[in-house]
Amino acid sequence: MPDEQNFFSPVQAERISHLIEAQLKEAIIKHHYRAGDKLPSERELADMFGASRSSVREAIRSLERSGFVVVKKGVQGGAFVLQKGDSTLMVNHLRDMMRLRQVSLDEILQARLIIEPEVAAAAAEKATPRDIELLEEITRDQLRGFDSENPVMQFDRHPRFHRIIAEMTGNQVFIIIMQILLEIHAFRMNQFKLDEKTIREITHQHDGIIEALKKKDKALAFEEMKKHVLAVHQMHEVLDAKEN
Amino acid sequence: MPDEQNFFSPVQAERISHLIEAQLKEAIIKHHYRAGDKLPSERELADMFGASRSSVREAIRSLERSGFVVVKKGVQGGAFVLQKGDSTLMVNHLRDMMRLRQVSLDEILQARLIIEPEVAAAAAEKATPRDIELLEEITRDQLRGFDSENPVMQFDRHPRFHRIIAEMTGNQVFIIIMQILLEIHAFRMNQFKLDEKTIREITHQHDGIIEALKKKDKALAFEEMKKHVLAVHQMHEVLDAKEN
DNA sequence: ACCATTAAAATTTTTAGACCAATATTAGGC
DNA sequence: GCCTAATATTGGTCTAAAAATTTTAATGGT
Repeated sequence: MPDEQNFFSPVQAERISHLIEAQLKEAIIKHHYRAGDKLPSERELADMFGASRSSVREAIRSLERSGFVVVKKGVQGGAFVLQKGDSTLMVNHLRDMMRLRQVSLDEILQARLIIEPEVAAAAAEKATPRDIELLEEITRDQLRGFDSENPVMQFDRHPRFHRIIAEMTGNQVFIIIMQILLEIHAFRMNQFKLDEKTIREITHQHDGIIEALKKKDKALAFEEMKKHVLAVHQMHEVLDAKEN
Repeated sequence: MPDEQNFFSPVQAERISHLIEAQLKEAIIKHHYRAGDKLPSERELADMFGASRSSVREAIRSLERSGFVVVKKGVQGGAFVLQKGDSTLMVNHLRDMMRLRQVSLDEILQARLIIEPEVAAAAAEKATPRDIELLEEITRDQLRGFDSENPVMQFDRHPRFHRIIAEMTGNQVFIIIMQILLEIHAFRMNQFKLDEKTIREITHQHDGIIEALKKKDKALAFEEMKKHVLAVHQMHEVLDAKEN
């Protein structure tokens, strides 16, 4: 019996939870469920798949961690389909992986320096008055935060400003990439103690960016954003020097 | 008893598996485990955390899906720590989320067009003879693939070429972003039937990129890569037109 | 001494069943 | 009509055990 390999292919026992997860995920991606639809309960699914509740649970848990469903407890609870998905959990995991790999601020800022000016330029094309309003409000809130008596989490709204600009482009790829970059950056940033004067200066640069977006001036938006990211970069270099 | 809210903070029953996962993940990130180290067995961990095996299992499974450990079965099996993590699983989930959100080829290529030329320029600075050799080998293999009698998965090695250029930069952020972009792109690409002539032309553009990298000419690498991505973009526009 | 086969052991994987906790609905009482 | 308590549903956790898998050890024949 020569060449058995040609007749047989390896039977590879994939985990049951993986098989279930794959089927559920495809059903969601193919829109067999609508926004907010509830998957059958764990017990029902176990019957449908002919598997145990544990295996079904594991599959659902994975979908939850990947941001395809949210799980609620109690009567009328269950796994609810998020039609557009929720990327925050995955972004958090990616951030932790970057922590594991000990990426430097330099690496993060090198990436932001390349990507964000282009994102700002793309956003300038599509800016709506509502967007501008939002950006102005955030910057105003940020600056007002300094005046309050308890300026905790001072730089809290900064990532939000940049995220909204990414969302303005309407490009899902930009949105997810910027979400990742901002999350990683925010974490590394928390390790430094920034002084108020520096933060205030940097926040004021937002005005220039907003102005460019309002005028739908792509080139100017590009330049203003580049200047802004560069300033953040230089601020960190100063801090790094202090640490050593 | 006024203002109870100031004295008490809500006790929020977080899932036990989350708490275990967080502790294990921190231990890995803080390098309390070395590369290839084995976590204690499920039963041991259950004892250590004072929880059930189910909860420990869920935590480990989560770490596995986030790429922090690999789990092996059998004697001498267990959860083994990956010191640098494995991003492929997470990238796959992100790809599926992009599928769910139905991102267009346009969005993907707009991002690649901005990022990849800069990546190529950064790679030019750091190119080693070994890198160049690898890139040449891949391109050679790709072209040879067309001549063989069974040219299945013709475009298989193309993403690899681009991934290696990202790795040449040494910038972890570029590496992960390019991994995501290439994975999403590869999936959307499989939906089209490309003719050999087009693929051959596009693959031959790799030569120009390699040449630029070899000369460590940043500007040229930038331009060659931009030309290349643009060509891919135009190829898709032609295909899109055909489809309609 | 060497090699192949077999048995044993450690570990994850899956299953089953029970009980707990949370929550929306429902029924009852005022 | 409103509040309250009971109830049913669903996910969350735990325990126990059987099944599968893989390495290691033992066995035995040559």
